Amino acid sequence: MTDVRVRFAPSPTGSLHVGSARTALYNFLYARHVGGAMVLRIEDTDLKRSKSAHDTSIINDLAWLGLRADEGPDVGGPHGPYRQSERAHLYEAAVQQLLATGWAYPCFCPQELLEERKEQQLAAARMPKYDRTCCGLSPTEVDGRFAAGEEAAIRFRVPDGDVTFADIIHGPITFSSDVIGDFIIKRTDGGYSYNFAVVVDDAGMEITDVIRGEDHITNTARQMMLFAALGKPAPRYGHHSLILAPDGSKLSKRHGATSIGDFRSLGYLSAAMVNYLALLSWHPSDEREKFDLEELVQEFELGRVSKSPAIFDIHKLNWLNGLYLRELEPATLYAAIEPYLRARGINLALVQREVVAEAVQANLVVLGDAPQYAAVFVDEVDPATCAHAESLLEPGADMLYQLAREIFGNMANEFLPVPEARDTLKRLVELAKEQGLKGKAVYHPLRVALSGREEGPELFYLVAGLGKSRILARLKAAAEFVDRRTGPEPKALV
RNA sequence: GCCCCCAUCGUCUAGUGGCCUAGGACAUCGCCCUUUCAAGGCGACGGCGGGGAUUCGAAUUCCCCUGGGGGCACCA
Repeated sequence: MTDVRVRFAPSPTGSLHVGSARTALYNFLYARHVGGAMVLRIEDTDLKRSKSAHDTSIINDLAWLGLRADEGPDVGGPHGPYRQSERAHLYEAAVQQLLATGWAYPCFCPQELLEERKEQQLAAARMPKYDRTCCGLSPTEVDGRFAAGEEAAIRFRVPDGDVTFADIIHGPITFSSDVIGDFIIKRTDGGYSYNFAVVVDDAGMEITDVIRGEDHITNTARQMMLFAALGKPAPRYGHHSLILAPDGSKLSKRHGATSIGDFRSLGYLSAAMVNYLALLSWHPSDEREKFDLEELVQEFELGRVSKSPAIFDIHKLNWLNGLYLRELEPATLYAAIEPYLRARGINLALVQREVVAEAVQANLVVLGDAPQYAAVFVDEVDPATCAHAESLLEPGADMLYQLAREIFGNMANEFLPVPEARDTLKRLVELAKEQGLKGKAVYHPLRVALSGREEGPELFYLVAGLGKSRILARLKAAAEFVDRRTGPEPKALV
């Protein structure tokens, strides 16, 4: 056990993005690895963009990934509340403290003026920075303007000097405070700014380590100044790289799936997702690639997290997903693909389910692929009119279908268990071979007759999963097709 | 424009001055297995962005350039 406390602090502006998911994962792994705790904090300071529906979807996505926070809005804890929208009193107290200690001051500058000045600075090729117009206002002047009904925001007075911190991932990083203007901590509308709320919360929740994306790296300087002004110890910081799209740009909706929800509904398994996200910039000390959550907790170290940005490559995720998919027991696999089958109108008989699951297993990249492979077990198939009908005409096929109809006609039940299906098929093949047919002349026409396709699961799966009546019907259609084409009446001479 | 971060195969990465003729994985290609498709096995292709400096010796250290990313809000 250690006193390490980390937090994952998403703002509920949508469902969990893969980038945020990875941040959550790294926080979770880091905390668990050292026996610390993770808190979930919802940063809904911007009520306009926040929806409560989103925070439940984020909690669901985290749960799906297996990342349970030790404290949070759903599970409670001693440092709540865990939604920023419910913590206004704490922020206000901190604002009053900074005002009282001279670290903050009211600013009456109207927004339009601020923007104008910013544009001027930009035009003059300087870093935009508040010019401290209101910094030197006397108390009486301030009181006077408030009395006159003027509204003010509250700014933090940033101290001179450099701010340096030892980033856990990057090493030492230094900012000169003169690139940082006095920033707002409380808006005119009464809301509290992000950088400020975060500090009050991290302090209040006794966070020891902040693990977040590189996009926050410049916030760190401001936040550390705030900690110092508030008289609180700053946490350690670690900034991991961002996830980029294959073209090197920021990952966005136009690149396809980007949220955990997207991947989940496409049929990726959470185990694969977690494994992939971990590997995206972390690397174990050996060359293993496959890790479950527990193993990750065991092995994960921030020191082995890469500093460079990582491109999201669907291929590796696909590979991992296939790996996990192929490990599933037939019953589990069936349960996982069932919703996808149902959505495509594929309803399998109880006895078919595990057979079909097993039959399609090796072909799946994602669960959503299941219907296209399972369709052959339920679709109406007429071998005579399928695209590969010509393959039914293999020499000796008429005899083959005859043989097959006899053998399958003797099936005691509609469905045969896989081992028996395998035996029955073997018997058929042997008989056909006795009649002089080569293996290929058996398997190929038989496959087309049974499925109307030239590729698909092993034949014995077809025999087991199709059921007696479909098998017989398709064989009959195939036999009739052969008769029609090679029957007594001579082929058209054309 | 200014500030910060980053830079090894197409992609994720190993590598912390000699163990590197740069290792692994994904992708791609080939072969094998399979009388189908997959899956699986084996193999091939493929990389230290450029220039200086330090050193007996640099992928590894330093500087410059270039490239990429992030930030510069009364957004989070």
